[in-house]
Amino acid sequence: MKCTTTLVSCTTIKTKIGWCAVVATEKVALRIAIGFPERKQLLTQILKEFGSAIEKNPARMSITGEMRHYFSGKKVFLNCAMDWSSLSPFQQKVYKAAMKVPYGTVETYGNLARRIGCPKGARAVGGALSKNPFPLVVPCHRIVRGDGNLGGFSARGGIVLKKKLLRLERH
DNA sequence: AACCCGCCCAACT
DNA sequence: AGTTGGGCGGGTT
Repeated sequence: MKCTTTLVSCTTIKTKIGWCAVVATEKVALRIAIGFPERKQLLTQILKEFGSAIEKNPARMSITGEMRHYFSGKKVFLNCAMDWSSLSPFQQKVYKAAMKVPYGTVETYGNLARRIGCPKGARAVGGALSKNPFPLVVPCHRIVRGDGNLGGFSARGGIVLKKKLLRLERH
């Protein structure tokens, strides 16, 4: 999405799994980043993706508050308005299906592929999830391998973070 | 038209 | 238990 004139803000929060950020316009989230050990690294990453379009003053979306609740162990359904305009149709299908996986449960790549009418697309599902710009809201950490292993996780904390999130939800 | 993958399954050591 | 090899679909260059 090209939004040269749109005001883009960035809110950062410190959580038990590291620094997180919500990048958003006034109404719509553009990107969520999670699991950075240092705030500086997080900001560097955001700057790399969005350049100087970022407004310093955070105009926080309600999702940041909901994320705090989530990390405090509350069973919350994280959702917010997101800009999906630059995502492929396949990615959108995968993310929509992933959002139906309830808190505290897991689903396999293969089953998710089947649910979107693409029975042999498990691998493609993994590829789509690896590019998930909205971790937590699109709960890609709840999608695991068919053989019982966790599979991968491309957000900052990698597989360790995936495990932490699932453990948090299991309590 | 190649490659790369957060996969899967069966068939082995 | 781990390791292979073929097949798979979407995305990127």
